[in-house]
Amino acid sequence: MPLAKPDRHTSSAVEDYLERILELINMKGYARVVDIAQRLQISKASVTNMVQRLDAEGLLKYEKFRGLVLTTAGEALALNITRRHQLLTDFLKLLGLDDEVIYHDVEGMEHHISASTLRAIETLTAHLQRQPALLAKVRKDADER
Amino acid sequence: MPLAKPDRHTSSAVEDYLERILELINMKGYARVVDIAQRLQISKASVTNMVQRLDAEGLLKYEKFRGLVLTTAGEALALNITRRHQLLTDFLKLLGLDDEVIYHDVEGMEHHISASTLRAIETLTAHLQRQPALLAKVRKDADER
DNA sequence: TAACAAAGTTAGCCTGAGCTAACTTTGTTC
DNA sequence: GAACAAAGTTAGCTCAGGCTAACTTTGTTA
Repeated sequence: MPLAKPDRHTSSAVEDYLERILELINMKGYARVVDIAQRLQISKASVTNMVQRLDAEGLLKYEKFRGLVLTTAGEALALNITRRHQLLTDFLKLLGLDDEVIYHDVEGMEHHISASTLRAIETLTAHLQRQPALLAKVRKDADER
Repeated sequence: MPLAKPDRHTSSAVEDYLERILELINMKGYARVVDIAQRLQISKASVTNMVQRLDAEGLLKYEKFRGLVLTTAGEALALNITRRHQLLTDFLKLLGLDDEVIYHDVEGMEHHISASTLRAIETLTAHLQRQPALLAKVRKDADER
């Protein structure tokens, strides 16, 4: 019998929760329901619900009223998402886009990007960083239209 | 009093429907419920529902059992989405990604990309097309890892 | 033109992910 | 240690967007 259930399906909502939870843990050492709710701009009740579900799915360990910690699986997922977020942000930053636009677009796109596309964008970003003249032209052209 | 209701909110689902409808109209001159359902891989019942909603929202004109046509607003939206789709596809193609991966990722990302990000990517794509040596390196590096 | 298949519709249901209102638990402070 | 505020939970709701099953309409063809 397998140890964990298969079906790693992981909706955008789940990814958003894990991303914020990891962010909070990195910032303050722990993630409270009220802070998660505030960061995601949703109600505490919704967070409680989801956190219970994530516990049931084995992505975090949660004790009522006492708090939560990510499991190894949950942390791995959260790190993955965070990496996607960072890579996409770096790429769009290179193109000279506005910080708010970047945040908004990355938040939307990050859940829909495959490993190979991410890898390609990462590579492209690295190469572009060594091509400041080309980048300057791209930024200028994009700005002017 | 305004002529049309404001709130152009337009979910991903709505965008997907419009995109397929326009595609069908371009291919065969009309869009039948059964074909929309098949393209979106959902049931005919769901399509009938949504088509009624899109009519109510003024994005298409629909007569029971008789068919549908896009309104000017609906067509404008559909063209916009199609353009996003094409631009993203062109960009990812440049990076040497697999067609199926491209289709999947574009289908997910296209609903979450702002006008300015799209513009930047369009510009970048145009410039990269004139840099085959750089592109070759990117493709090779991305492939090798 | 009768009848059958294909297309379309309706009714009623489900699930994910949010919400509010009311309640309970925890922690702080006098 | 009582009492109050802040945090967390529960119950029950909503809405989007799917689904199936059963029905109706349309079109084709013997």
